[in-house]
Amino acid sequence: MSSNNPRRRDVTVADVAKAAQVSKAQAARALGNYGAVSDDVRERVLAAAEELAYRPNELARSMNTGKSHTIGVVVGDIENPHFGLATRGISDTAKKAGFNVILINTDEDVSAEVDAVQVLLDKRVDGLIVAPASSVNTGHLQRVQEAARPLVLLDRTAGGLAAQTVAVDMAGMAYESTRYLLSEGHRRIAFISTLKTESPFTPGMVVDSSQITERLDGMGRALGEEGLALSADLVRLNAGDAESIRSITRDVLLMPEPATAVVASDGLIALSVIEAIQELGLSIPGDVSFLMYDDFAWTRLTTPPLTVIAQPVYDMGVAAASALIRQIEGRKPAVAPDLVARLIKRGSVGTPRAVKAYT
Amino acid sequence: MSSNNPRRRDVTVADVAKAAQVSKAQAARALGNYGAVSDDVRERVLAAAEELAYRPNELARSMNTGKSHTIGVVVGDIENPHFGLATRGISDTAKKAGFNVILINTDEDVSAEVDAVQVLLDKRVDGLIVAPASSVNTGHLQRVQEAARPLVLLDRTAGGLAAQTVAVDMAGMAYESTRYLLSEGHRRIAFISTLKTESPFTPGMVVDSSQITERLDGMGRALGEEGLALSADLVRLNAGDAESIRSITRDVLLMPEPATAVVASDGLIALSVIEAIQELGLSIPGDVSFLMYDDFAWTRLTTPPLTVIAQPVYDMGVAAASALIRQIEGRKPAVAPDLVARLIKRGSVGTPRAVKAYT
DNA sequence: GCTAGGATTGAGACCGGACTCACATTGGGG
DNA sequence: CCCCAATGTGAGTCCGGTCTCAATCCTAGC
Repeated sequence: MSSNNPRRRDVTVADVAKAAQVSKAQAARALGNYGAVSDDVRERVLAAAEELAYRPNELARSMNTGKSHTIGVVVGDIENPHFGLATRGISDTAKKAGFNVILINTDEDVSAEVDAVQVLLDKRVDGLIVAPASSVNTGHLQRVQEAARPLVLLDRTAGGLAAQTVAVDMAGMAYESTRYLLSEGHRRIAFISTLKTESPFTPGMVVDSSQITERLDGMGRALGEEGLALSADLVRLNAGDAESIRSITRDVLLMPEPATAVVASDGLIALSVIEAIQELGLSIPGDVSFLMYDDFAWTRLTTPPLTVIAQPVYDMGVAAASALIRQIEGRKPAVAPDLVARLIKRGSVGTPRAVKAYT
Repeated sequence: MSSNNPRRRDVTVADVAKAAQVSKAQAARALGNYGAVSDDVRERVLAAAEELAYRPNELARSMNTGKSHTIGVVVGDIENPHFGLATRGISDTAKKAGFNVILINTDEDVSAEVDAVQVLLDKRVDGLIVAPASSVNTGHLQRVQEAARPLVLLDRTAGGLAAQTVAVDMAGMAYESTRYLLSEGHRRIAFISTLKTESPFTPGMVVDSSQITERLDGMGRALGEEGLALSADLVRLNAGDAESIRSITRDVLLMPEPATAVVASDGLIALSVIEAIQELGLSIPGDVSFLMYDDFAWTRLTTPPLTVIAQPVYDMGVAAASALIRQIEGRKPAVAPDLVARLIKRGSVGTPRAVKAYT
């Protein structure tokens, strides 16, 4: 029978050692399965541990091994299914390798990100996966590397940081998808993103996010081939809450020379854009074509189903976690798996009326 | 092996103390802002700390304060927006109160949950929020309470566990929504859930999840008032992957006396159910009515927009985290905020054809 | 029977902060 | 001018493990 003492302190190696009538060192060896321990001692110790329901204090263990078996993950918004899925990939992979995940949300706010990284560092996580809110403001990430902590970037690169980055080639994908829109006859293509910037978009401006930079680059290149260019009235950043997104959407669709196609930078924006389009009584793709980044299950259920740029988000999470864990364990970086985005043509992109009229 | 081991130890209080020419104790006091320290010493210590970029080791700190300022969150699936949002609520609240979140995914697997809880306990988290995969198998949760660790349950209750639980009254909501379906003339109402059970549903069986139990109770009560009852052919548990959900959907819609309304237990199931309905060439709500638990933004974008049972998921996360933190800080539990589910009637529920024929 | 050398074992030193305790210093009150 | 209380300060312990090191056992080999 077990002594049922409602004691407050947890059971420690010392307690187990006493119960097993051996020294703390021997108990620790038997428990930790290292060093030389006689069968007799091992048995007594394990029995005592079982009896007392001993559980090692991971904090103490971490403290002198220097390993916490924990990785920190810093993302902009777990509520966004994009990160939800990526987090799932990270978390599954981490668990398989015996690591835990501390998750911090930044709301895409750089100062929150700086705090998050600091907290994680203070907690001595073994490594970090960060989806940097800014590709410019990267001092805190630099510090991670100075502290010699493994770091992997997710989704976005960070300027001048020699950190491994897991992301798909967005410039190429943006180019390809823009060409597709052009080939359908679109000449006025709007791009709406929540990215916060100091001032409205102007051609050639440097933006804070590598993701958006790449997309704009790809888009610009494709446009250029047709003698067109990115313009301030169609590239709309700083889309904030749902209402502001709807208002921007109305804007680009009601201007004198309206957009005939709208590209939504992510799934969250897409929802509001589509609502706005429906509110205007416009039909997709009859009146306006629609394209969004990220592929979620629900995009197949709308009428029409949406044409999207699918990213292998889960796999990106897996890749980021594997890469980080390799770094932590001091193994050589593996060959990066091929992570490619795909353009999935469903029904939301069509030929604009103006062009149809000519044919 | 190469000598690539510069392993620079981090700066400790001792280092700061030396640099400031004071004792470790004094440095600790100045840094920790406790005890008595002369202005002169404080200044020197803080300057030295700044100079050396000293950062306290939270692990060490946790070790002898006994507080880790970390809470553990165990959910079935972060990929599911339901938990994504709840996690967001938890995480926002925790951050505000100075706590971090360690997140573990269980895939609704009880043994994974047992492991998760154990790991979190070993890591000495200050408290736990768990969405228990089973309301029956709760030994591991019992152990949390024995270890005197604060525990809050999310979404589901756990049998015979005196833990604070944050959930909405699902029985009432299920009753109300079923009455609504009945009032529209439905008599054959299917309910599809992924809940794993040993055997197919039979009336009166005890299921593992309090959520589902409540829903079935509420549904059963409403049906009973009309002289109807839950039946094995319409209550379908164990819906697994997308294909199995589609197959079950086809089943209930093609049986001799088919269901005229389908209720999906969550947003993930809903996607496959609707796909199956579309594949069968049936229209909503003309041929079959549809109702789902949880309200996501995309449910407004389908044609028709979906009628749903909305739960204040984010607020539930907030409530769970606040309750937990109150417990951790030893404060009295606050009055639980009113968390009620709402039936949002959009366009996916209508009168079945058979009934229409009579009118 | 005696000894070398591997197997065991216990004491105690860390890890990096928080905190106790005993020993200065000061300074205000009597 | 002395005494006591209120600071300041440093040495050292503790948290709960891991790990080093020297001492002790034990058994085979000669």
